[in-house]
Amino acid sequence: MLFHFKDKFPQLTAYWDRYLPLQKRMEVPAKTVLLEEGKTSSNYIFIEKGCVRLAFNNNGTDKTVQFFFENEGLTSLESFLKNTPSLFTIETIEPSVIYALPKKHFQDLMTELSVEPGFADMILNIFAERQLHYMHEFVSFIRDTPEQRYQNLLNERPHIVQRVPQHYIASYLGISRVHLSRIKSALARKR
Amino acid sequence: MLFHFKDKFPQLTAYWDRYLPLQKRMEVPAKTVLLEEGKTSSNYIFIEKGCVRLAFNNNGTDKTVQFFFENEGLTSLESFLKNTPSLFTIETIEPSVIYALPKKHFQDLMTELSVEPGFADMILNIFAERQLHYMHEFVSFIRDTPEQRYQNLLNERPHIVQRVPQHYIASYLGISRVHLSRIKSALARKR
DNA sequence: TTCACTTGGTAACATATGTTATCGTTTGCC
DNA sequence: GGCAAACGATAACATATGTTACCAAGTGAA
Repeated sequence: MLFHFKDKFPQLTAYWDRYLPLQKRMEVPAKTVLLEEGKTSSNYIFIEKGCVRLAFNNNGTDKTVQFFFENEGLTSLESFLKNTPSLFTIETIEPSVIYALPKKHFQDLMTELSVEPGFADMILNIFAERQLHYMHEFVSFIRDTPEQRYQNLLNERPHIVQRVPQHYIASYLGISRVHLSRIKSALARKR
Repeated sequence: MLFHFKDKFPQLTAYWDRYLPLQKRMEVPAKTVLLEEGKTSSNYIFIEKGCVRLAFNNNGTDKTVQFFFENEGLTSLESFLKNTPSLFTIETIEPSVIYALPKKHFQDLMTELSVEPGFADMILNIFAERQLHYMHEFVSFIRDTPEQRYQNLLNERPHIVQRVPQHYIASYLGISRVHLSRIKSALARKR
């Protein structure tokens, strides 16, 4: 849920405790599909342990859009907000422990929260951050070569490179797995 | 301002009328720099007439991130929200008529608006849309070839292709202007 | 252990894309 | 009108990247 912003917005803590029982806790193996492409997203997912990817299928080839780890939350946003078929699949990469908050309770929470002072500011902050994140990704695509993009990943989010299989990373970078392999060996030779 | 959402959120209209006098109206020629990379963004810009781009300089090469047209608003968001040096330049493409709302008044407006019923919902909607926009751009990069991306532009936002010089579009698509020219002639041959 | 599956590396070749240079046209300005 | 700058097309060549195929190591389940 929004609860991954607990640290930044302490007023959320009380809500977290109260909404905890409404969430469904699940322990799932790797490669478990939590939301299937084409179905409507009806849960907000919070990751207690493990790692998850947001992906889609393009003419039989699998493409990864984003990776999520412990204490992060996600959903297929457009589907969740607009009740439309999800363009994306949500799938675990490692065996994971996740909490699912049904949409109905999510909406209740939003209603409750909206009277909280500073709520608008909080929403603005949270969404601005996400927007800036995607915008930076976009800028990286038009500015950097794939090799530079891989180096950025290594420098800024090394946990992704460490925990995620390489072919997922390749599709996330927008290149083939063969080319990512080439990039890695080129970098190794440079040192 | 947020006023480009007037149609979607009619409750904004009264505020628009009241804040209009606080905005600075400017008629500027093409290629006018409205915000320079490295300076702090202190205005929210609304376009009455003309067209504007958000861009940055990368080792001497100019890259365009986004295009804006009549009845759209923009700022260098990160700079505007966090008072940091802007990573981007804002520059007119055509001779334009723009309104600039100083940050101080923007903040006043937000404070006033926050008591308005449905405000949180409005903010969430606006930012969700922007987030989805950038996310779709990202997805397009990892899914489509440059040729497909150009066709998407032609189909979904033909006004951009019609009004914007080609080399800006090339950098926006993440390719060289020579390659965009090749793509165009390849498409022409196909028909 | 064995077996199937996943993961990651590499080679060879095909294709896509960048770079540089040149040319003709258009546009804006004096 | 004339000049400089912007714009867009194209060619030739260099480099980056995709595709297909093959191999080796690691992993997990029966």
